[in-house]
Amino acid sequence: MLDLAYVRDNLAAVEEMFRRRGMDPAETLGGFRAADERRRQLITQAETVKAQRNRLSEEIAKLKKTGQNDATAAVVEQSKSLREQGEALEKQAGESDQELKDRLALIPNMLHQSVPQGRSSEDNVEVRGWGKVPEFSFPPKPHWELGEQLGVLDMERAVKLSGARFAVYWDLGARMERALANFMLDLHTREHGYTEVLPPYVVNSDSMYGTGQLPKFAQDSFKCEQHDLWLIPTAEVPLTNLYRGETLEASRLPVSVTAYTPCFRSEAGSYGKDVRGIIRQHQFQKVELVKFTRPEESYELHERLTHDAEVVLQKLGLPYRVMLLCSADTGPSSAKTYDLEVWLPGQRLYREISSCSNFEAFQARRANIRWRPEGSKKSEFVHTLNGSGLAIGRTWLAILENYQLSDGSVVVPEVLRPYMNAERIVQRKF
RNA sequence: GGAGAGGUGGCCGAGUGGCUGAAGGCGGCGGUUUGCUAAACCGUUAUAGGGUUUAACAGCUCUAUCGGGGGUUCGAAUCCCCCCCUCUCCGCCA
Repeated sequence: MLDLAYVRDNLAAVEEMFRRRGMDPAETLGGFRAADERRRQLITQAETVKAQRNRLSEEIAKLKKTGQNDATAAVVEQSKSLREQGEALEKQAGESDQELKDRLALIPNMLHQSVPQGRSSEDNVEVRGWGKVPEFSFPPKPHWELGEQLGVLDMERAVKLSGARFAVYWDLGARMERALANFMLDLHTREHGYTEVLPPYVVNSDSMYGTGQLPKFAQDSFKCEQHDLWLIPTAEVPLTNLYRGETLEASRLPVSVTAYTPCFRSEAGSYGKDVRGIIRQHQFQKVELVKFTRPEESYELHERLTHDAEVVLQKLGLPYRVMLLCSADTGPSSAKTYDLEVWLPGQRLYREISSCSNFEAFQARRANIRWRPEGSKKSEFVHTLNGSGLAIGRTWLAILENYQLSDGSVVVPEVLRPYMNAERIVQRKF
């Protein structure tokens, strides 16, 4: 959420941001100024009436003390009628305040100046690449063929258990998921300075609002029927909400946390996309990276967080490229986003495997996460950053496709061998 | 799930209908004293939103906030109802 006063004073810049994102500002911003005026007028009126009423109440107290009961009755009557007026005005003021807040919540984040102008993902800019796209002496297979043939990936039984878009991993397939999680967590905690956290996988609506999943994207998440609880769509939700409503000491910043969690996504509306394999699932596992920073260092730390995610791919020997998302492709909460895209030889394309964003104060304002600069009386909002480090399912399939041999077996990347106690994945029936 | 106790400012803790945004203490900040530190003493110390003012900060003023929501009342931290959370005991369970 943007600051109301900022939007009020920079309406032109906000409109320009809408256009840069390829969105029509009219619907959200139309009448913004008028609604803002109306809200403030109503608040002033309601508060004036309340102030009068408060004064009368004091008067009544004084009259009663001096025993002037006959005078009291008249004042009580006066105060009663003020009460009605005040309540009516307060209700109106509350409504217009809510209206303005609803509009404010729908305004996307301002874009960082370094975000390139664009109309779609076609216009994203490749910042750098790493690794050599491997050459195969045979036609490389996609992971769904490899996985099924090896017996490590079982889509059919997953349908029986849960339905479409779920997967069962067997044996070394399951063990490789676990190995990847341990490898990534060890790397980020030992070498990149993150603190490991194990959060709940189910959170309340306040948390979903805090990171912006609600109210707009409710249909993309799974909601528990009997409780005000949601399955987390990403660890970003519990991790960022750790400090909701808190003021952090300046000396503690930046705070860097990482967590391995399952992620649950309903993604209504994505049907027909990525139906093959395990690219898009209702449940997948992910190691998430989150940082809480001082505003002045958030962009520097955004670069570092992106690098932290890249190191995972480098150590695994998976070729990738770093894309700076253009204005139209940058998520509504984000001011700037890098996507890491891994090369998938079975499909001959690059696929997103991590998304690293700087939200500036957008989430912090909404979730009320503050810090107090040294020697300052006033607290300010922190900047929040997050990124996948990495999505485990997609890393898993990238390994299958990149490390496949002509006989359909898969070589285990060097760094995973201590975690897996295996060097090759060969065919087994289950 | 059942029974009981409780939730007040950064922290501890008083407050059962009116001058209580909230005593007192601790902590923090500023100052006086002082070889240094400590101690003592004095002062100060919530957040948000309106209005006013300013180049801006500040200031002044009003409103709201004592777990959350609703109600009673001229007036609620205080009385009533619902919900949430914490603690103790019982039940159940990994």
